[in-house]
Amino acid sequence: MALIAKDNAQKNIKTFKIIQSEVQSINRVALSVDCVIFGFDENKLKVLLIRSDLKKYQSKWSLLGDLVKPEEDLDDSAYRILKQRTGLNDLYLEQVHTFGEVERHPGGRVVTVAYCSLINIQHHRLKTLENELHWHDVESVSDLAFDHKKIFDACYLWLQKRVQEHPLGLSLLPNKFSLRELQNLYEAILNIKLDRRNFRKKFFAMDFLVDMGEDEQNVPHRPGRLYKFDYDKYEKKKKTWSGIDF
Amino acid sequence: MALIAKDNAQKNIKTFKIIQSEVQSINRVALSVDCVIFGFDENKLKVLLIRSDLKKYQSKWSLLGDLVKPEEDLDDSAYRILKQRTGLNDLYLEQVHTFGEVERHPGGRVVTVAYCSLINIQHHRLKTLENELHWHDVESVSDLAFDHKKIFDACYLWLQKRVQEHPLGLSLLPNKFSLRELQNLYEAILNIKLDRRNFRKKFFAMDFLVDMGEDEQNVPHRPGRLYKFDYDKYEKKKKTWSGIDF
DNA sequence: TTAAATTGTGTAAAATTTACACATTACTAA
DNA sequence: TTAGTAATGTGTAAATTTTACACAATTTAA
Repeated sequence: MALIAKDNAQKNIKTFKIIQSEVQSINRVALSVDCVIFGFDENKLKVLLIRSDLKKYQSKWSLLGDLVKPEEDLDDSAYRILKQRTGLNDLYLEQVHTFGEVERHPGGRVVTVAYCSLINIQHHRLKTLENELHWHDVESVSDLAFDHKKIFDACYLWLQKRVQEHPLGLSLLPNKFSLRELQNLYEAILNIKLDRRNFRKKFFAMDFLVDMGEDEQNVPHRPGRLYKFDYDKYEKKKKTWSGIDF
Repeated sequence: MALIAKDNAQKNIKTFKIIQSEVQSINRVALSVDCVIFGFDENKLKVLLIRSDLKKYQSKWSLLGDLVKPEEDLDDSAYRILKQRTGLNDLYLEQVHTFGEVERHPGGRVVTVAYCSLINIQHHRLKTLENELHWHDVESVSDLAFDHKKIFDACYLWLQKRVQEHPLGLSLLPNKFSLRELQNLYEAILNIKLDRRNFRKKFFAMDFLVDMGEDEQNVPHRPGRLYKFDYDKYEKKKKTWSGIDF
């Protein structure tokens, strides 16, 4: 695959195609998907981790990953793994980045594709053993197995950017939520304080919130109004939206 | 790798790790990189394509791709391929997305990682055969080999978004450029018309342009001032920049 | 019934974005 | 040499958006 003499057109062509024999064996690598699943609970942003059982990484936490099957679309893989781990299949799931350093996995060359998912913890009972699967505060995540800290960091940055471009942080909340809960979520994700009045103004202006006509229950103070997110309206507006201004 | 009985903890653990035997052979897939190289010339945004020589895709154009080597970091792969094709190694190169549909490549299962690069056509003589490698107007790109149109579309959208967040479109221009050239570039990338005065104002406010003290030459009208981009200043500002507001 | 906690609301000032016109410069052709 | 052509370079007023900020209303708990 060295650089070719210019006058040799035939040879040149060969370097630009992937021929079947090359795809066969020696050039293959293992491919995995790692899911970074964010949740929100107790006013904290959480991430779902599992305890690694590889000797080298004993007692470390890691992301939820698995190998992509040879006959399986990459996206399908991500949904399969998410479903296997959480039992859910109706979630927002998005590819973030692919990590392909040679030495990133001790079991051999494994290139991994990171996917992010947002779920609301309250509404989904995780169908796994509690001592193996655990929600961690994003603030206290450190020292994960493999290069999972790096992957997590990339996904967290992705999430922070994402919720500023699109109001999808909403999928982290229960179906009905108060504006306080929504603001808490944004403050937790972005790790900043926001002005309450301006935050409301901004969200109402977006016009994606539907007044449920109900108030919060069992709060030791004046209850807040409950809203839900209008996904249909959001999808429609998204189309007529070029993104950022210029 | 099927779903496991909940009460079998030992078995359960196995599904959460990637063990060495699994990495060995049957689970591997071929991995490639495809480079989407944008350039700017004659006031048009261009993309570098090569004529495919696979029978099935005869006479179609395709992106510059190659297989990732088993002992090669993914990013290194992208730079290697870019260098092989263009002779350049000092370029901005960024991973955009990974495409992993089972049937996307006729030679077998090949998952491909798309990388984008921006070069200025004037300054780099491509060291390849002219009839095989060609700059295409992005407007007229269609009917590429494999799923390359889909990959190209994703990269073009990525570029449009990218230049609105960071003024990196500049790397598509010669070292010295006039504001008119800069504006033409942005208009070509975003496919919109911009107000000249406001465009200037915006760019001068960013404070990344250095006045070269020279004017354009050989233009049939009043020559414009020439500027260069201050990469160092840009890098410094980038750090103290959270991105988009909230 | 009073205190504590939190919701809900509006406005004025500041900052940013937009729309827009004319004098200047250099080249070209008569 | 001069007039026409084609583009550069510049400022401001209006509109819009963002920011900062305070007080009355509602509910629970004591």
